[in-house]
Amino acid sequence: MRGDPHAFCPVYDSIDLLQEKWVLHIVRSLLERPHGFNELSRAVGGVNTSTLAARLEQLERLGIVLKTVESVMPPKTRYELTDSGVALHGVVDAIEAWARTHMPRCREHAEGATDGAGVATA
Amino acid sequence: MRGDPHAFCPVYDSIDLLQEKWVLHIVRSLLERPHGFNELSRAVGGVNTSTLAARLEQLERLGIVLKTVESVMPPKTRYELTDSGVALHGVVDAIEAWARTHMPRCREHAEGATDGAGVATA
DNA sequence: CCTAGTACTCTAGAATGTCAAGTGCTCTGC
DNA sequence: GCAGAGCACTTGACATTCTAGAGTACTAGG
Repeated sequence: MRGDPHAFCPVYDSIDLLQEKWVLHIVRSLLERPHGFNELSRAVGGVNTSTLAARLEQLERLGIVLKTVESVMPPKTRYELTDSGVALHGVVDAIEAWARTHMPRCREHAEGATDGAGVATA
Repeated sequence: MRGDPHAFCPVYDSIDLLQEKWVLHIVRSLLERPHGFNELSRAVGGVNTSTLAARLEQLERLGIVLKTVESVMPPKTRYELTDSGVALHGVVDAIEAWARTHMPRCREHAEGATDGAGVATA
């Protein structure tokens, strides 16, 4: 893809991966609990199904997400994180920490149900 | 752009920001030390100047990057991280930690010159 | 003068992501 | 049993985003 003299540094590659659209959102949703396809689509919010399918396939190939087909008809699939995926918790966590402290134009709103966690701030 | 019922959560917005192409690479380079424009372009590797200029302007607007024009002619500009920018160190760090442990197809190579600085192994 | 360097901007085109609809089937309600 | 909603996706046309590569205006070194 890119013939940089930079050669390969796993960190560079990881950034390239995490920087793809929706990847972090997907991981964040999946960290809470496993989801079905449409359910995940709703949880992530605003992603379209083609992109979501592509991302999930990629993440599965990379061993970050585990796809389990529970039944073909009626269709029921479960997506969950593998060990590597769960390890991304640290990254999402760091982003959350940064977001609550430094995110510009941070609009707060009462979120009682969705994210019981944080927001305790103040 | 998207009218989610998700409303606004600073974390969601932060992910949207960090997920834009090159943002994390730029921050990583800038964490090492301030750079000039072309220098940064080379450090990041593979980004084209229009995109880089656009990102830097955005990051400056968000108060993450500080742009200092040291001289107009000959041109000399310095880009460095603000407080908020430096705080992203935690995120980059988490990514580096994850990368070294879980990055699939991790190709190691002798990196003596390029990445000497890096947060290195702790 | 010529080359190399600085910081960018511009235009066309390639890559990437999106929208809306469709597929095949089952389950709920009536 | 039939309409309507749900599941997990796929497909094809379209929009947005990113890229390549040249160009601008100028200085320093040879």
